[in-house]
Amino acid sequence: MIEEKTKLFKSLSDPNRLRILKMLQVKPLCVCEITDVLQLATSTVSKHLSILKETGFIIEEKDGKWVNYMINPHPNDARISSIISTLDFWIADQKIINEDKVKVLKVDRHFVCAK
Amino acid sequence: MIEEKTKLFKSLSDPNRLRILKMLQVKPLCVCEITDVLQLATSTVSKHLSILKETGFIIEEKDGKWVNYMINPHPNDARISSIISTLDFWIADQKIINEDKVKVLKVDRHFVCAK
DNA sequence: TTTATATTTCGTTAGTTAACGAAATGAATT
DNA sequence: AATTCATTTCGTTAACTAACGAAATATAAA
Repeated sequence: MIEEKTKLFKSLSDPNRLRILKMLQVKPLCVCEITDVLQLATSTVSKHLSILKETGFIIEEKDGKWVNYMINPHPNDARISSIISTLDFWIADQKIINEDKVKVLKVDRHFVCAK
Repeated sequence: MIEEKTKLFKSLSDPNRLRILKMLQVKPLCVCEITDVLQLATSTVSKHLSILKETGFIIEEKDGKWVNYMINPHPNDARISSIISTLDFWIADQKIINEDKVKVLKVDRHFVCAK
């Protein structure tokens, strides 16, 4: 189905999902850390992550009470691998992305969660 | 703005727009020819074309009462060029695309328009 | 200049999407 | 076993999108 082909592009059609992908290129993150950077409700971030996971961009790894999300190291779909390895080409020169990266390096789940 | 970056992906998020791009790779087409293949209202096709034009995927050329749409031969945006030249990679093996191509080769504006 | 044809714009409607908070789930600590 | 904390699911709302037909616009032909 051609609708299946559009899924990948729909995944990338949301600014917050692009930001999440770029953030995860810095390091794996849990939901509350991403929530802290994007300043969105936890449920909203969780939903974005489920969409990115569904399409194959990211994977999750349970770690006790935390769920770590990370870039999928071995996507089945060559299109996903291509996008991931050339993400800078697709979303270049975005001030907000650089700001996010700085925040990601500073964020600590033990401080930002449980507020 | 990062919203600007998502525009390209939004353009590609609709099955009918992907079909139009692939059809235009066969040859330039007018609105009513595309309408005939996709079996949509003229106004709907016109809107899809304006979105693809706005993003830079296609250009239009007036020819009397017809407007010919074609793949943009010189996109400003490297991402657009990349997508256009590797369109088969992004939407491979779609039965409907092949069927569209057959129809495009047969379609003739003097027969399909003015019904 | 009237008529016919191709396309665009407008207004409307149904379906989808992203956001939120509240409630439910699951795992670790007390 | 009860509590705490991280996350997901659910229900709701507002915004967006794709579809249509009707009306407006533009060009060609009569």
